[in-house]
Amino acid sequence: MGRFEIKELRRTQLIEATMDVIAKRGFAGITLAEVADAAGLSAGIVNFYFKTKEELLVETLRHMAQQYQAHWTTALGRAASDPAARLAAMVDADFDPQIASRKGVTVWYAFWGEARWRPEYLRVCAALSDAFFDQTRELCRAIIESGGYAELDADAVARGLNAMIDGLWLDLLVNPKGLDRAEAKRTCYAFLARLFPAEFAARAAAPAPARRAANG
Amino acid sequence: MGRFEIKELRRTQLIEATMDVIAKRGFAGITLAEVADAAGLSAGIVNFYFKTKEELLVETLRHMAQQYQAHWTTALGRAASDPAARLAAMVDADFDPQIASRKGVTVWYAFWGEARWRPEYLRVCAALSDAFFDQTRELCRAIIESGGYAELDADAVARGLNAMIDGLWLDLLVNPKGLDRAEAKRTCYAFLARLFPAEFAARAAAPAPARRAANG
Amino acid sequence: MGRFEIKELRRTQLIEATMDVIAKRGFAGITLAEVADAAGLSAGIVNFYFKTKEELLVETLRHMAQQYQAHWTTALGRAASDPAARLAAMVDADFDPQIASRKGVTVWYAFWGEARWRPEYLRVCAALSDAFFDQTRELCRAIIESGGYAELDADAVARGLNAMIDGLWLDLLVNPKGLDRAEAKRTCYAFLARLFPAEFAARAAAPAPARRAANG
Amino acid sequence: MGRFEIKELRRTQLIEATMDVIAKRGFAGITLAEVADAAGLSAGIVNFYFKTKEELLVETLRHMAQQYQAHWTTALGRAASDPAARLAAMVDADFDPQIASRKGVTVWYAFWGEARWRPEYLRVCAALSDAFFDQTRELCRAIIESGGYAELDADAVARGLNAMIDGLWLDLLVNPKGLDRAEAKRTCYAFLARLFPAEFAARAAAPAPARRAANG
DNA sequence: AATGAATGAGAATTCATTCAT
DNA sequence: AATGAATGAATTCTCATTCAT
Repeated sequence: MGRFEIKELRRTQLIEATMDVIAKRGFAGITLAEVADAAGLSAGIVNFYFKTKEELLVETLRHMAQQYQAHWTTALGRAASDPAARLAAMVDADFDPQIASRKGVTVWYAFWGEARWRPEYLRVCAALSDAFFDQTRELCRAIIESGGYAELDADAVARGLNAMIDGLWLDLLVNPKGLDRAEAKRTCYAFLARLFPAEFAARAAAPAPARRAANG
Repeated sequence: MGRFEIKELRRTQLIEATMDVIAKRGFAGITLAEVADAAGLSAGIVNFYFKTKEELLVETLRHMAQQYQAHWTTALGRAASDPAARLAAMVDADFDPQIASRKGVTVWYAFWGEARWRPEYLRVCAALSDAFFDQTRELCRAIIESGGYAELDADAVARGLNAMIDGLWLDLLVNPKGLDRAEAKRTCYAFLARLFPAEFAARAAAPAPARRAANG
Repeated sequence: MGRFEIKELRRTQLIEATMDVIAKRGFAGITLAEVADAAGLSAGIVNFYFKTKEELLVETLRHMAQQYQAHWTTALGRAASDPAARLAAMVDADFDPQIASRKGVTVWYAFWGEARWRPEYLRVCAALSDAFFDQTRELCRAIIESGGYAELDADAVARGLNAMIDGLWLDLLVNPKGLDRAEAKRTCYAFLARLFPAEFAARAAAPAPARRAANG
Repeated sequence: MGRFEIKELRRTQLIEATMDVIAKRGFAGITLAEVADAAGLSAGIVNFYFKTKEELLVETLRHMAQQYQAHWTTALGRAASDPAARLAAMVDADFDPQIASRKGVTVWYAFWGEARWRPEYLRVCAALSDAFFDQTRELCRAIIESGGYAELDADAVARGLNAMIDGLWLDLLVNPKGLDRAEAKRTCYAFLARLFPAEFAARAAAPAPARRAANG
């Protein structure tokens, strides 16, 4: 294994340890010592691969953003070509256990909570949410056009959908007992079914899937 | 001024200073020294009125929760008696500049970000969001009944609305340039107008009010 | 009640509270707040009656020294006039439950432990132990003379006795389960009986008294 | 030098610095900053090697207890085999300038003064005094048996001797001018000579050695 | 005489960061 | 590349002391 590969390996190892530690201790509670420990490495190592703690955190956030975007991109790649199916795929991707796991939601909210004071976090978060917004807006636009919903404004619809998704994540965070991912998804579908009945009525009416085992 | 009043005054003074300092430095960046300084008091005072930093933070959160709830309760008190007007009043209250100010949104998200690891935060947040949910669900139920929307499920509608509101707050936080409170409100109304056209179509169509001066 | 009496009353009240607090928390753990609380008074009071914390502690030590000396003086006042009886009275006084109570021993050792660095403590302790030493030496001298123990040195005997008493107090402190006051007293009598058989054999042989209820 | 050696070295360095600082400032006056400084190390180091200040203090006490026990064990190793010589060796060891130095006595009393409130101190002190007691009692028993002192109780004799030694230490502490180690030792020998004349008369009568230079 | 709010200095502890090995 | 000892700044918390009421 070459130098570069080792370097990348270690960085990833540390980034993943960072997510674990945030999930375990909270954003305010992370220490580099614990990150190193979680990665099975020694104390001084973090400052070797990341100049500062802050850099490690930013890279962790970037890593999560990439994962998130890759996840929905992959989902779109597998989806049928009609815009409604693609929009549904994006909603599904967002509430996929890999992404909206307890840990995932937790860590995302940890970063959002701090984003206001760390311009770089804000940039990463904004870029990601813009990308998601652009993608969903485009699909909404396509549905509006093809479905004859001229009275709807793609921008407003997409904004509403995006907000609802984020707010449902907060629900998952704050009321872990009260709401599960399946229900969250149904809430989105119900919303879409009201806007685009022809395209989403069937999806919204789909029987609730058997409850999955909790993830994360 | 009696002893009791002084004590209450100081506590409030410190709680407000805490909100200011969180807004200024972020949750991870608060120090008791800066809180005391912001309150114009001396360093040791915080531990005199609040046993620990954590207690100060919890009390600050409780204070915010009370303010928030009082705010919408007042709004309901002023609202007309028909459920749609009351629901609109709750949405308006939520995006009122006093509540959804830059500072307010910031501080709320700071607490949400940490809530996962601080059971007491979680309890306070959950109680508040439950209260809001119950109130809005009851109004949705009334609209559904009186408006003949039997096909709608009050629970799901309320859940969607609540999530959308929370998600719009995140938008206000992350995209301060991209979205203002008026637009956020319009997004909610558009959603409600799709669900309850008779009750909300007019409200959603209302011309955007002249842009208010930014608050917070 | 005149000013002076109130002043004296409060001082005594605070001194006694101080002993209680030392007994409860240890020397290193006393705070003026807790002393005031134990005295049923308010926080600022101690610095009103005693300029500094240190002054309170010195006065407490002086108070204990006076009590201690008064106690054995009273005992001597009640004792028969022969020197052996008087010496026995001093030993008895020293292990009287009023003096060598758990609390008493504890607090005395607390002061001894700190004495090295507080010249005033050292002076008070030295004065007290000198007085006890002088008194016991004089009695030893009288016994030696009247009993025909010319080969004994009053100084050495008294020094040994004094040391033994202090060391037995340490035993009471360190091994509260292992030794009680009665046994400590018997140890002293056994020592004296070896030195002054005629005077102390009977006393040393006295049946152990029924075990008293623990005090302090 | 290996890692382990460095660690041990530092711990010892800090423990010795702690004894110095206690001797200099008193138990109530130690600060970790001063300990670190006395050890020639930086402020944070103490909490690196000892989790808390309390742990440092306990380890210091344990260290002293080990030294003390090692000292008398060595002395016994060098002593002749008859019990009286061995008992004399223990007394000598106890008043050896290495042990009963000004600093040594001071620090021991500092710990005894606090022992009542720190269960671990009490345990260490009790274990040590038990070991000394057991050892001396066994020797007394042997002397009683071989010397025909059937009327004596080894337990009581040993208890008396132990107490006397501890009390003489207090004398050394409180009356540094009044008593030196040689005199303290003679006081013990005088006591033993009364109990075991055949074995100790000569030792007690030995001319006082020329006064040594003060140590510690 | 008494209260108790307020001050501010000081201490333990934590931890990011550095650096010799 | 990796380790982990060492540093030292920063932070919370404690408390003696002061002082207005």
